[in-house]
Amino acid sequence: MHNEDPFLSALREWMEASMHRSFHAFIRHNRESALSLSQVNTLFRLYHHGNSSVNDLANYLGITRAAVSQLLDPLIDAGLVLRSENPEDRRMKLLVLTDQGKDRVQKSMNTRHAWLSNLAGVLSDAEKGQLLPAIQLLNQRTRDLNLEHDRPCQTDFKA
Amino acid sequence: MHNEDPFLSALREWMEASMHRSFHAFIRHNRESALSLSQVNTLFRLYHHGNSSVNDLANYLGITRAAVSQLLDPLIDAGLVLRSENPEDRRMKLLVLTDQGKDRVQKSMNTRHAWLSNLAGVLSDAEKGQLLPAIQLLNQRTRDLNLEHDRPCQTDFKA
DNA sequence: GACTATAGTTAAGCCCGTTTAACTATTAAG
DNA sequence: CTTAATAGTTAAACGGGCTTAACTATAGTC
Repeated sequence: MHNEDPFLSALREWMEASMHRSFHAFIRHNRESALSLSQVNTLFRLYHHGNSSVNDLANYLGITRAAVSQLLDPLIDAGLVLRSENPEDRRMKLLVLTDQGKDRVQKSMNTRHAWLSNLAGVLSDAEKGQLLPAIQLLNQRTRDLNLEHDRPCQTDFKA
Repeated sequence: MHNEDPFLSALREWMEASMHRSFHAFIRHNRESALSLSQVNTLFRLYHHGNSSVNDLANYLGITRAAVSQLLDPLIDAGLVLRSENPEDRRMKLLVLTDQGKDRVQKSMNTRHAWLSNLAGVLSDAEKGQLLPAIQLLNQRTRDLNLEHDRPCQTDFKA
């Protein structure tokens, strides 16, 4: 059903292997961070998606607004997130990652991707040169996907 | 500090973007699965790593043996995991994924990777042809990494 | 055989992330 | 202006994942 396309099948294998490796590091790192999974996901969402409302995050995380409101408090106290009013609709809050928050996310990403250095270590310079344009192409097209699909973010759950 | 190597930097960008997409699907899928995060991680560990002991899993997940023993019960009741004695050391249990368990993991993987089909959709056949050998090379070298690093799995935590 | 160490299980209790429900504040509709 | 709808917060209560501690069973050691 899924393996007709050798390209997709190779891509899936790569994704699964890399996810599995990164995920382990992520879980371990998370356990030491004194933040809940939803809190870390919130930081990552704000990092990747940009400013959001409480409702946005609730939809994204699949939990209630009340829960989001509560998990945000410690993040704001810690100076990782800024909570201000949305001037266009003062019912909403505008949640923004602070520089400290961005830093935190980047450190977490580095932990998740530490194993990539090992992978780079077993590749020759020639191979890296061959791989680089391929990965850059993937990155470019993945960025394009963002522009296509990321707009209807307020209505993709519990609509 | 990390961005000296353009190859590594491109690889990191790819990893982060793909992780973020897959992770969201994973969290959502997990919420509906009636399994805890540790239980799902257990299934994935058994899928990728092969048969393990309770102690192995505890080290891998970073929780106590008692916790693992308890989270296994429902998995065994559901027919996803088989628990038998290790004949070489009858103190240990041998935990094995059943066919049903493997199925469950594969379904979960498909959910995580659904967005890859969208990515494949915005790539031309020519581009796919160019990317395929690159991804296959990455897969091959990642598999090699497994052989190097996966052996000392019983002592890599709380040693 | 006695002692110690290791693997796993069980039960009690704790912690904390989430839900529910009630409330305030702002916007939209009649 | 009144009514209804939406966004967010707060506090109480629930539930489940994990730890601790006590126990059983097998393996290694003297």
